[in-house]
Amino acid sequence: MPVRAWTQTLDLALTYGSGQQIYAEGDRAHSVYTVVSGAVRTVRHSADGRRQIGGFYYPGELFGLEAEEERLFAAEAIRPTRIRSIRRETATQRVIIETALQELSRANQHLAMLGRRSAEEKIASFLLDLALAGPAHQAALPMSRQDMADYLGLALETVSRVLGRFQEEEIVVFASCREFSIIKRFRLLRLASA
Amino acid sequence: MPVRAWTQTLDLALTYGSGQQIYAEGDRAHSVYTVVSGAVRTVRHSADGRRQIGGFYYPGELFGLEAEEERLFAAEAIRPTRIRSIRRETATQRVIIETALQELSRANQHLAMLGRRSAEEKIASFLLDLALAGPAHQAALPMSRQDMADYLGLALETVSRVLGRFQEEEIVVFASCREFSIIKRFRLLRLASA
DNA sequence: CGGCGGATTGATGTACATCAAGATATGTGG
DNA sequence: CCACATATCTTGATGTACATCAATCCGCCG
Repeated sequence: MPVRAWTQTLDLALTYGSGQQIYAEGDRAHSVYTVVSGAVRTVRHSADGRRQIGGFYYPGELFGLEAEEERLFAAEAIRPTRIRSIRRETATQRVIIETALQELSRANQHLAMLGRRSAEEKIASFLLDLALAGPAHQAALPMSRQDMADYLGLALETVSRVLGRFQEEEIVVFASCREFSIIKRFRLLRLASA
Repeated sequence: MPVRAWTQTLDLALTYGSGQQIYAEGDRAHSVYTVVSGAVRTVRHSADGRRQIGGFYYPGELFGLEAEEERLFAAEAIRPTRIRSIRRETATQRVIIETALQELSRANQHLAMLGRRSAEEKIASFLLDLALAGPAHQAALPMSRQDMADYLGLALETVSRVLGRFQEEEIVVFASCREFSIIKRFRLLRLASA
């Protein structure tokens, strides 16, 4: 990613603790950010307190580009996290385009995930996505069950139950509740794309 | 929209009939398009035949920008439609950025619509969005109930029933089944953002 | 006028939410 | 390092919003 070269030289590194807010809904969107270490979620709250998660971001990824002047989503560190900021004026058009297209792709993936799919399908795809990022058949799950639920449009109990079922059938194994490996990848693939 | 100037001078106008495909899933994404007249939907099919609609596009809007080389969504005319194409090489960075940010915003709106909201909330927001585009309190509904359903992640019967209920309560009135006006805007707003 | 795709309406089933306890993990101060 | 406190996760019982299945109705075009 050629973006790296810029982020190294520009602006400052910042550190956030677990759950700490990086920016809020309604803030002016003057910067974009790269995750150096840790993990970030973008979040939006509706009037009655329901939460929608826009996406999760891992080291090397850019987040915080929004179309509007005012942010629709807030960003929060999921765990201790270091990021670097790039003011929008200093960002090249190239960086903006790349980020925008990347975000677009991400949003479309997410859309496909939410529309008219069963809890099992959603969770299966989610696990496969996570596993892609990490090394072969072994992945970390940095976010809470609640985060997963809010990302997938489910109740957290449903997430827990489906994960339970997947374990029963030995499709995946959880070392801890935040770390898993996929045993029957083909079954998971079939569940995901049903 | 400064984009107009370009689209006037470049490339050719094309005409499509109702339901006709403009491009298919998997096609190379070498162009973006502007709607001249009519209306367009972007569509994606899952293995088992379920359909997800990515968005609807009306005159003056740009569609067809995708992050990947191969298109994830197909595009179809909803009714007789004229469009103009712009090859990606000829498009300015400015056009690309504008489109990308616009699409991003659209996708995020759509995401907010799909996550953990009731049928009533979804349909209320949808109607309000449509009404925004048109003149005061009177709007056309160019797409079928099935299209609405696939956009909102609902069954078409549910869409029909909720629209029925809205009419009973005189929140909206349908002149024909493709044209409506909003009577009790404030109630609709409350339903939408509950 | 007759036929056909789209829309409405009704009866029934089910996947998932919600409510409610417990069990496990995580962290803090003694 | 342990004991307590608090957050997170799991598991169970019950309710409900929406899907599904199945007619019937309506508007549109030949």
